[in-house]
Amino acid sequence: MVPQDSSKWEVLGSNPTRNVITYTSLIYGLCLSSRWDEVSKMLKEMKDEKLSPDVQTFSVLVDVFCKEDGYCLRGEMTKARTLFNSLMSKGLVPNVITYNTLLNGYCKYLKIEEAMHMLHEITRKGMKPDIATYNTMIHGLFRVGRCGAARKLLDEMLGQGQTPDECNYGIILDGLCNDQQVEEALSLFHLLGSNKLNSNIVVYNILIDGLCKCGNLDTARDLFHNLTVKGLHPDVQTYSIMVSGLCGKGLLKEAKHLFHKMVENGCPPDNVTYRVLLQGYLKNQHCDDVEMLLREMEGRSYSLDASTLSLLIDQIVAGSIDRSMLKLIGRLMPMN
DNA sequence: TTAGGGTTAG
Repeated sequence: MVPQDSSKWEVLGSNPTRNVITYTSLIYGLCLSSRWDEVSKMLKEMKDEKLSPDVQTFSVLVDVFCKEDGYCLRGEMTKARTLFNSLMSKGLVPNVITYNTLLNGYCKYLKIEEAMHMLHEITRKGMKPDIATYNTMIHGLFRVGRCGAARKLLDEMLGQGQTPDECNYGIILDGLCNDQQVEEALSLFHLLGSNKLNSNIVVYNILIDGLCKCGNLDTARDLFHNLTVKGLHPDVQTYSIMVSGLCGKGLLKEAKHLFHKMVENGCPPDNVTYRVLLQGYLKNQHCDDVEMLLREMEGRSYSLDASTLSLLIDQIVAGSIDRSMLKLIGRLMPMN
């Protein structure tokens, strides 16, 4: 934790532990709480004390700049890239973590060619990409629809002796599902059987969602019921996925039943579950329960998103929902 | 006692 008033740390002035490590730790903490002015102050202080930032200090800043680039500069990544280059010009050698940080920024903003370039550079510099490098890149490739390249990289990863971890497995399953290869994802899941990788709720969520989206609700339901048999507990996302899948098939009664079961099962619906059920009702012109749901949402300080709002307006225009509900809807508008 | 990473609902 960084204290609210960093001047309290002046005590370090007479402390021999004021070194690159303590500065980097502080800068990291300040970055996490977006206290940029103090970050600049720390960097200046380091300079005054003739302490040079090391690779880790730079990695923290590259990460921060990647995120800032995404928010403020439409993911151009110019600031992060410039900083990365300046690191090298200072004679510091970026390591795999530094590369991964920049690669992650590129992937996040779908600059896949640049990300690939980073991957090649890691190898060219004689370093070994780690599981994070592969996970980041494979996910990026799937996201831009280059599924063949993603699978090729997975093979390369396995060839390098890297063992797939839970996240890697999730990325592959999700990538296959999004590429209309749910059957293949399911085969892989069955192939692994009782492997530890299959005892993760996220894996189930990915597959159940993929099955619902391709219309195979029966298999989704089977997987959902098998969760409990395996001793796993559905989480709020599992329920939301199922509610959404049931609504998509017009099975509103079953969706409503599951929705109510959530509280009973110790996993109360969240904002998203409410929105999913509401959308299901609205899309199926089932408006009886809409007001009650909206009131419950208000009671929980939940809010409406743009697409649910738009469906509500449609039903008001169509006359299926009374205009008097507009006041309630207004109170459910997000505050920011 | 310094850094990165990555999977799921709307």
